[in-house]
Order: sequence, then structure tokens, then C-alpha cells
Amino acid sequence: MPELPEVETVANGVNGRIRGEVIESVWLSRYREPFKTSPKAMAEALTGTRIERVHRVGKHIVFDLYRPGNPPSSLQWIVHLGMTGRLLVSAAGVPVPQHTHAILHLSSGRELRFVDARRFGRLRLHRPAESQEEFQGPGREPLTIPVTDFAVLFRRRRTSIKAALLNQSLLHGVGNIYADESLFRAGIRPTRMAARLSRERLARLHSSLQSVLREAIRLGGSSVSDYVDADGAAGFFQLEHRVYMRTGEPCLVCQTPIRRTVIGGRGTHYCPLCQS
DNA sequence: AATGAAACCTGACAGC
DNA sequence: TGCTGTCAGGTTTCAT
Repeated sequence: MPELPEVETVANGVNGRIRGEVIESVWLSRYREPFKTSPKAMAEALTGTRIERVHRVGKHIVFDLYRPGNPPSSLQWIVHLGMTGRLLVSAAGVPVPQHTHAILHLSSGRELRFVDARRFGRLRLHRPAESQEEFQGPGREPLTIPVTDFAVLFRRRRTSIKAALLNQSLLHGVGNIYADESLFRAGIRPTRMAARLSRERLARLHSSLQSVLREAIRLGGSSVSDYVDADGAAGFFQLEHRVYMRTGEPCLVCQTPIRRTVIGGRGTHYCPLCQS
């Protein structure tokens, strides 16, 4: 499931492969779920633009697009991978996979394809001219938020720290894997009420979260389910998971069996001895 | 306003 | 073999 490190890996991969290319034509599927902007408006807006840069904001992949003309204009194409979304750069002759919802035909002759079996992914346009600013995402960036701001996010939150970490309007980019892994590394029980964590424990969580995210980015993300990068290659961080999907297996620190519970409808994994 | 549960989806897998 | 039921979880929607 794509979270911050997986989305960053995909965005960087796509950026390196197709930055500078012109979108010559666009094909979009007839399903309605993937499109938060109408397919007609999206295809018209994308066609003829040049891809200036592709980068990540939270779990969103942002395409900065430039339209030449008099006057020239700019806009952003926002891609959210949902659970099973993929962005693939392919040669034109490569067979189009099932569940393909968008094909951007590029000036090099290659294609950028958005493929998403479950249709939880979303595509939309963002126009800086209309909204006065570039796409920002719903919350704060986990990798750059200062520790004091981080602590403020959880003040007076009477929900569990796990649910708060998953709340995208607070921090964006953290999903189920990295919530569980960062809480284990910080020694915090996922069920603990966010508001009751001490400043010291929140500082430790801030540090654990940033280091686990950076390490996962370095390893190309976690390939569980069917996540792959823009080349179709898997990541390696799943080999570093200490609690996620290790229910019943011994804790790597104390040998106690890892326990599983459900928080906010999400499978939640923790060590009952190491996390208090 | 904040919180939690349900709904949206398909593929993988277990059990029979 | 093939069927049925369950589970996975990011986001949105709805109810409390």
C-alpha cells in the first residue's frame, strides 16, 4: 500500500524519466471513480502541456505543467495511488494492463500509464491561478515538521496515537505500515491516547517516524500487496518491518509474540512488552 | 468539532 | 476444481 516512501519513490522515478516531455494526447477510461475532475476537462487541460517537474506532497504525486501560449499558464495534475494504484512509464508497444485508467502519450513516443485495479486512486487538476497557491495537501509534512509543531498536533486529541498518526489532516503521508513501525521504534503502545503522551515520548516518536520514513525511502519503499515503482520494480523495506504483519512471531528485541488488534478499522501490530 | 463506523472496490487466500 | 466468505486499507461519507 503506497504511503509516503512509496509515493516518493514513484514520484522521483517518474520525474527522472519524463521531466521535460510534452503531453501530446490523453486517453482516459470510462469508469467514474478515478476522476475528481471530469475526464473531458482533464484531457483538454493536459493536452499540449510540458511536464516541468514531478514531486510528492503527502501521499499525492504532483505534476507541475506548463502550457505555452500568449499568455502562458501553469497547472498541476494530482495523482493519488489509493491502495493499488501504479504509475508506469512504458514504450508504446507494451501491452496495456487490465485496469488502466489513464494513458498520457508523450513526445518521446513513450506513455505514462495510471493502472488501478481497486479504483481507490484519484486523478484531479489543481490550478494555481485559481486557488492562489500551489497544491499543498491536507496536513503537515512528516519529514520536515519541527518537533515542537509535531507535539502541538496531538494536544487535546482524545483518540489513540495510532489513529492520530493516520489522520491526514494532521500529518499527511503516514499510513498503516509506518504508523505501526514508528510506534514500535518509539516504544509507544498504539492504543495510547494521543493527548496523554509526554513531550519526551512525542519527541521520540517524531524522531522514530522521520528515521523510519527516511530509511524506507532509501530502500525504495515496502513492497507488500502489489506496490512497484515506475519501472515495475519492488522495494525492500518490507524486510525491515519489525511488527507490521508479524502477528505471533517473536519480537526482534525481547522475543515476546507480536500482538494484533484493530484501531480505526486498521490492523495494528505491536509488541506488548516493548510498547507501553 | 471530533470521533468512529461503514462504504467504496478487487484480488488473494483459506476452507470446503 | 471451483465455489463462497473473509481480509487487506486510503479516503470519503455519515451518524453520533
